[in-house]
Amino acid sequence: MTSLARATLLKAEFFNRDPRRVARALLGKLLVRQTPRGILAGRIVETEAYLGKGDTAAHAAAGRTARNSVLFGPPGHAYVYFIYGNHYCLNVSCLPDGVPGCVLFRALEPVAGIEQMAEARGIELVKEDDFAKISSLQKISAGPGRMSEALEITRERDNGKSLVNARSHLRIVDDGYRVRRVTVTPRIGIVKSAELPLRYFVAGNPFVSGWRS
DNA sequence: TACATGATGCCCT
DNA sequence: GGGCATCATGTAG
Repeated sequence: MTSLARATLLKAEFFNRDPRRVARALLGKLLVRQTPRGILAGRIVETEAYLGKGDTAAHAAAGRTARNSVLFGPPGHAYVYFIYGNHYCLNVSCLPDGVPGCVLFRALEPVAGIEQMAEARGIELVKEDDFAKISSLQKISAGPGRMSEALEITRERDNGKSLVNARSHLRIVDDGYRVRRVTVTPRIGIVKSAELPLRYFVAGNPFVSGWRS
């Protein structure tokens, strides 16, 4: 069992660099959520980088608007948006104040508060059979919309909040875990700038969403 | 004010 | 594998 208490909080400086480097460096870190009912946590196993000018898939590409202003703010803040009328997606802002860029969290490996996360997702956890057990765990947070639902993340509650404050109810910590190998592929579900290899995931990890090659 | 669209996931076949 | 729910946002008119 991972010791969340001894893990170190990621500082703003961690996010104050190119989103591609942040996206890769975030793999293996823990995303920690404090709720009134308890602590929820998952290991980050899949991310995507979104750049500023030149990356036409990025929300920041068309310039600053009311919706995407967090992307243009200081590093280490949550950018949450609502998509397809159903889902929330969580990103963290990168680069200094005034320069847009972010990393999208796409999948977590459940670590703590698993029962509560499964409940939030409306998933029945299987405990007996090993295969079915893994299968039910995979449904908790493999995908940005699923992950946000599991962690009870909404735009209203979380957009613009700092992730690098020790008092934050949503933060990212390093417990010393190191990933062995990272795979890089094009991003998922986009049309513009679809060829850019900006998706990063932990090679061989079963909690990654979508295609794995 | 109207309309097209989207960094998704679920359910059905 | 494909259809579709469902709505905030941005842009055009």
